[in-house]
Amino acid sequence: MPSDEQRRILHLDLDAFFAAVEQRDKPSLRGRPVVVGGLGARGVVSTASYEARVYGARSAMPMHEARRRCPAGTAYLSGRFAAYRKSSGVVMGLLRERSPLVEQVSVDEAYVDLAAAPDAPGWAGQEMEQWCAGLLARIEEETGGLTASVGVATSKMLAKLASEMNKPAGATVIRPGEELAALYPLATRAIPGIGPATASRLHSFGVDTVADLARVSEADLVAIFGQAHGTALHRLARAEDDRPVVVEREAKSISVEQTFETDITDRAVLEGELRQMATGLAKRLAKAAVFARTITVKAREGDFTTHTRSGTLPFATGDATVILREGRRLLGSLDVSPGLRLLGLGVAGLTAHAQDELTLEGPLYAAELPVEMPDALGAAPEASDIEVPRPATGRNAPGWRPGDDVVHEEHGAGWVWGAGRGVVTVRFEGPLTGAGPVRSLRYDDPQLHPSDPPDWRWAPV
DNA sequence: TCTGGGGTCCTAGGACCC
DNA sequence: TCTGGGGTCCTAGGACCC
Repeated sequence: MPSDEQRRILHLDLDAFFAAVEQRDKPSLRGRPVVVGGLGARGVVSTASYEARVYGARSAMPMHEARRRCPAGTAYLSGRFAAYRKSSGVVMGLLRERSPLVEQVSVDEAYVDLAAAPDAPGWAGQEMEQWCAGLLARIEEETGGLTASVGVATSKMLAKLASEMNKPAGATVIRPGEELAALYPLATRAIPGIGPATASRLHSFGVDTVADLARVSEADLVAIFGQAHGTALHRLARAEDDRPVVVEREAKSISVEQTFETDITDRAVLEGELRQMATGLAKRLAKAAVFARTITVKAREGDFTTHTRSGTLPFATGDATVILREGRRLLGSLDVSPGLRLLGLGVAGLTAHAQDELTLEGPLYAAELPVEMPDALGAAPEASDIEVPRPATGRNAPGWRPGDDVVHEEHGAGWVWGAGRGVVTVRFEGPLTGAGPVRSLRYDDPQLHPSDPPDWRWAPV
């Protein structure tokens, strides 16, 4: 392990990523405010373009608040994750060309350990800045104009903070010895791990900047925030952060949840939702080739009060029926009479080899319980038995969602501008065209089809 | 019409075992 | 039999991140 002083960690963050992909693929939206997120009554903003941020739209803001703030002409889109994954993959590929030690944190964020990058420069002169500028230029080229910001420093935390200092499209280097000068002036909230609750408690003690925090003793921080969080705060405030770049992480849990347009009190409806969720989870378990022992149900009431109930099976399962049966049992222990705004189902205690897990369980279970219990119980009502007033947002919303890619046999490729009253409005344009015309079509126009995300690169000759 | 969805980690208390 | 510990597993809730 190289010493902290020698490490060169790069953090990359794609700028307003979802909105930037939309503006690339939809020329008529370039230079205009764009907000991507849930469009239902209870939706929140995923990403606001820089033009929308001028009006105060922000990630995690309720969508109705963003609509209140942004002017007419703002585009509200529901998000095209296939398109985001495609561009993300190109960027991550460019990073992996430079170093095998790439930790992808999310679709738009990654750390790179430059110790394993053969052509990455050292700290002397302006070489690091130039190398980063070269990387950003390549990203713009290969993604059709998306910009990223990067930071390079001696630790993950400082690299991440550096990448935020010159957004968008900036490269910031914090050299060995410069760490505290960069860190101390920042608000405590800038430190990853200090959220609203911790920042507010710190503020109540008169601690507002990292410099203030660095003056608090470790014993006091542990007394206030507990062992783990207290010692972590003490270290991070001193720029002590030796967390390694981890290329692959194994998932520890898998979950789904659904917020309803209106609160639901009907258990039959909730169990219908649970059934769909269990089916989806079983598919994801199978795809990951893992089995789960612990099942968790999450229920959120209208006032946001949230309860969870979990149960651990004596064996690991990947069977939707087993997951559903346990989920129904757990839901049964919760009072749903106040009405639920959200229902979730998750699995944890994942093991790659259920058989090994059984062996560990000892002779009793190993002998008596098969890995995946075929379940003859079938007690859950069929979804079709239940009157389901399609309560869901997003995934279950039928029809054309604003922003979706479509292709029309006569008019070509475009995207859904809006839909309603039997009519769908499509703008026919793509990343390689100019702003295109809008046409209103019948909702069930047989020549109109959903489409894959458009390619922003010129087709090979 | 306040507040998504998918995760991680930590804490505290109780059960249970030695 | 006068209140001991430690360790592990499990559960519910909460903070935080993107």
